[in-house]
Order: sequence, then C-alpha cells, then structure tokens
Amino acid sequence: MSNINELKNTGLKATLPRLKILEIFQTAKQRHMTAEDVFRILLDERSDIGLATVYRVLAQFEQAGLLNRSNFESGKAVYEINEGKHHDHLVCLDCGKVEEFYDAEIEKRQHAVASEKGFTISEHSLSIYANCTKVNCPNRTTEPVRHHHA
Amino acid sequence: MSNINELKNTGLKATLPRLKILEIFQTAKQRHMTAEDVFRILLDERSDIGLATVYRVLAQFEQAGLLNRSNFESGKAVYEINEGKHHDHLVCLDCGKVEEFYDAEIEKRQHAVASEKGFTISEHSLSIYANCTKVNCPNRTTEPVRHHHA
DNA sequence: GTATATGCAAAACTTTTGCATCCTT
DNA sequence: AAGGATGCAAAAGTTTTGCATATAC
Repeated sequence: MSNINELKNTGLKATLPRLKILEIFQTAKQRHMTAEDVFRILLDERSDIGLATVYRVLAQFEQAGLLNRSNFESGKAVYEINEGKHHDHLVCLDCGKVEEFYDAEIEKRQHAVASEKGFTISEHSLSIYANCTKVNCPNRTTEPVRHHHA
Repeated sequence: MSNINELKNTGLKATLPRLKILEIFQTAKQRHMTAEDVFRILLDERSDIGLATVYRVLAQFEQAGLLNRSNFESGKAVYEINEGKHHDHLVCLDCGKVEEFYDAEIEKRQHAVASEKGFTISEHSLSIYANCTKVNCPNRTTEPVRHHHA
C-alpha cells in the first residue's frame, strides 16, 4: 500500500511533511530516532519542515499506531516504525546502540506479576542498559563505565 | 549508623542540605520522588535550600549509591532510596501510582538475552505501564485510558 | 584557612503552543 | 471554499551551570 493511503487510512491527511517523515523512518539507516534526528535529516535534504511540525507529526504517528515511542535514559523520546511485533530494548551504555529482543517467558511473567498486583497491562516497556563487549564500540572508553538506572 | 556517617562514608561532606534531603527520602510517605517533589517538601518546611542544590544533591546521591533514579514516561527523573534490593516497577497510567516487584525468572531471562547479544548487564530497568483496577484510583476516568509506550 | 557546597539567576535543552498563512480535500 | 496543517517565534518545563558567598573539615 502507498504511504498516501497508509496515512489516509489512519485519518491523517497526506501532507508533504507527513509523507517525508514516514519515508525517513522507512529508509533511514538507524531504526530508532529522536525528533532532533529526524529534523537533522530533513535539514540535510533541504526540506523546509519546521521542528514543531516534526514533533506534531511524531505524536500523531504514535497515536495512529505508525510509530512506537520509547523513553530511554537519555531523556529524549525515541521513535521507531511500528511493525506490530512487540519487543523490548537492550541499550549500550557506551555507544548508545539499541538492540531489540523478544522473550516469551519474560512477557508471560510480566502479565503474571501485573495480575497479582491488580493491574491490567495495556503497554509495557523493558529496557536493559548494559555494556556491549564489541571492540569497535565507538564510544568505548578505558574508564570503568557509568552504571545508570532508567 | 547516623546519616552524617552514611554521607561521610561515601566521601560526601555532611552538609545541611544533604542531611535534610536524605532524611526526606527516609521519612516521606511517597517512596518515589522527583526533584520538584523534594523541593516542594523543603519549601513547606521553610528550609532555604535552592532547587539547583536539590538537583545537585540527587545526582551525587545517585552516584554514591544512596538513591536510584528511574525515568518513567513522565519525562521527569524519579528517585528512591537504594536499599540494595533490585526491583522493577509497575506504573499506573491512571493515577501514576508506582508499585515495585521482583521476579527471579524475569531476571534470569534478561541475563540470558543480554549474553546472547554479546552484552554484559550492568544495570537494567523494566517498567510496566498498566491500568490499576482499583476503584479508588484517584485519577480514574470513565474514558478509555491512553495507551502509551515508554 | 582552604576547598567544597550553596543560592541565585541565567542558560541549556527538549517539547509544546499561539497565530497567521498555506495546503489538502 | 473550509478545515486542518504548517512555520515561525515565543513559551513552558526540566535540568544544568557560572559565580559570588557561605560552610564543613
């Protein structure tokens, strides 16, 4: 289905900024992007799309189910294409790299825990912050690494 | 051990603002507090402690291991006393209430997943966002509730 | 007494909003 | 043509920082 129809099906008008931003998420090298990341790409392409519009479109896309938002410990909201497959995140504390994973057992236990506490899960988010052991980790330091919670 | 010694053991001078803030975390009704929450309590007590100091002390306390910081979907950093017992959080989307839980199976699976991906876990954070089914949920609405990711 | 911590104000950053103008339908 | 969408600039909200003064050791 065309992106134009994809937008219309969600009730959103197929405007140029929305098409451009959707396309960026479909084609960018990095899957997880902040509003600023998207804006930077738009600037590089000389699209005259304002930062406020980027924020508005990202919020609308999340509402429409096209994107998912995550709040990692950076303090900035991060968006990614919603492909309908729920997953959790593993974030490298050294380089910020994000990997995705899905573990059925973890999912099951989460629902069990919520039930026990009298909650009904609508959404959940799990982020593991760790140090990747890759030699080529760009931000790798010789210093012992910070240990954060988020 | 006295709070004065507790601070000194971590290498922090036992200043009045630090003692006051530590005491607030030890005695407040709510376990999870933002910088603003702490500052509000200080204002109520007419302590002349600035907001900037609150932020600085919270960061130092986290560094020192006295507090743990979490970033829920609110966008504000939340702190709680570190009692050495790792746990995860269940956050009510209606009232913001935070419950804590620990599930050994989830922990085990998290380590397994990280290993598979070539990561070494130093810290991790899991937050389940859900709707509590309590009748007395303060912010309870009749409206269907927002479904967020974080 | 010296180094560190604090208060205040200003700045930095991310995100939101008001409003006139423009675009999609 | 009409209503929603956009751009710009200003505002809002959280957190950080510069600097003179005050405090702990």
